[in-house]
Amino acid sequence: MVQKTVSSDRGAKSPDGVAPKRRGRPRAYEPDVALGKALDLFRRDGFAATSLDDLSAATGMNRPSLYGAFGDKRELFIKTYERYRADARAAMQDVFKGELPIRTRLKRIYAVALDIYLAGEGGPRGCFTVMTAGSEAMADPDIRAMVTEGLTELDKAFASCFRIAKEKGELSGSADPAALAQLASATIHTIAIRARAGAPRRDLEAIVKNAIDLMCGPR
Amino acid sequence: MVQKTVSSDRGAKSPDGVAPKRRGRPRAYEPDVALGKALDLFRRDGFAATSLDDLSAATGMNRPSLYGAFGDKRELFIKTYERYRADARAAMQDVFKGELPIRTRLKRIYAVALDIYLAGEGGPRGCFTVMTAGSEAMADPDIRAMVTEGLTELDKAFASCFRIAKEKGELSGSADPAALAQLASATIHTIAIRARAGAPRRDLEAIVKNAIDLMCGPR
DNA sequence: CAATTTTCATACGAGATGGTACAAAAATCA
DNA sequence: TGATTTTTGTACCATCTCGTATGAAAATTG
Repeated sequence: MVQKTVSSDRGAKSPDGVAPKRRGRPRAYEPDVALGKALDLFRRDGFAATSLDDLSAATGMNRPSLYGAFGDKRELFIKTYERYRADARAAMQDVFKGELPIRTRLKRIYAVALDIYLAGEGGPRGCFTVMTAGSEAMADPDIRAMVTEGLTELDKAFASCFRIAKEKGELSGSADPAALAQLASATIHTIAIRARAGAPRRDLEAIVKNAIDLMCGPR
Repeated sequence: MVQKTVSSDRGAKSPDGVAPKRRGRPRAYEPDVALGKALDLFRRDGFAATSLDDLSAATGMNRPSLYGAFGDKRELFIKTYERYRADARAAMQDVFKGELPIRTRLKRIYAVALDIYLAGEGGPRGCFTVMTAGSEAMADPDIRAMVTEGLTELDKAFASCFRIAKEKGELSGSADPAALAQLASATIHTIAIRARAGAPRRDLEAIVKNAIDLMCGPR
């Protein structure tokens, strides 16, 4: 079938942020908050164990509306993952871009990460990237690519931190920023996993502290 | 209902390893190999995305036989996880119990781990403990307990390695075996995740090498 | 061989699942 | 007001899912 007209982004807000007049019956939901609810469900139960009925109940949207707004279940999952990444990036970017000393910087990064991983009523949600690597990534190449991108984005952000710290003389001249970054990511991964397994925040903070000491030298 | 007789472990082999005469129609499958096939499926797709039809096809057992031999889907999953742990323990124990120098010991442990994580036709399977932490562990307390046990077992095994190495003078006197062990486990976790995401073995080996250098000191 | 025991194989049933058809509802436009 | 557009809500469908009932099959026992 030939596409007759471009979709002409109807949903977009007008430049000054005021919602333009829309033609038909108004939506009974806000797409952003609905996507947030869906994300929370997928993070808790995973893709396969989350049914459209669950999603419908959580978002307050009935099935056809869900489909119309986000596409089928897989497309919705992908959109929630993008949303998760955007949220995490937003929560992290201040710390990553700042010019703090490396130790306090790492401390803050891990504190934010723990907030994300331990949040959620009914139990800690862990890291969505790690969860998705463990489930859908193998069978679905598109999702796998997104996961890989998520992993390398974190590696690069850490590497940039260590590179700057090295330039500022905070690390020994023999320090390898890329190698340290992989270890910093490994620490993220291990606390994400242990959070899902129920480890208390205290334990995870101890792991973080030890890792920082090893990466930056004690004291 | 009252249990009339103890099950009198009919399935057990006689002391000298010869199968005793069994009363009814003989089984058309070997429980051990069937469990191995089920494990492979669960590792690939996870609990929720693996159907009894899939399991039936892979094991060659029809549904009632599956149920009779292993119980319902959840019980089967638990048994496959125990099998996975037993296999991993068997593959590791020589290296963990041996008296090699710490660096070669770590190298071999990670080599075995990579063999396990990268195996599987149709893609690398990763670590079943990590996968299960990301999926069933949150909702199912029994499974969560098993996962926690799996994580701590690894921590302890690594800690024992580092303790011995410290006693032998291979590590500095200020080295903390428990802290190093957590980092060693973190390295296991990160390569398990990255394996599922499709990272090539070469990359994972580089991560391992860097981690070992950081834990034991370079060279 | 007949009785007993155990497993196999088919088939079924109740419910969940993902997706969609269709008409009513609620807004704008002319 | 009447036509048009868009979303909602109900109901439905085909398929899959887990688990089980039932009788035939294959072995041992006496």
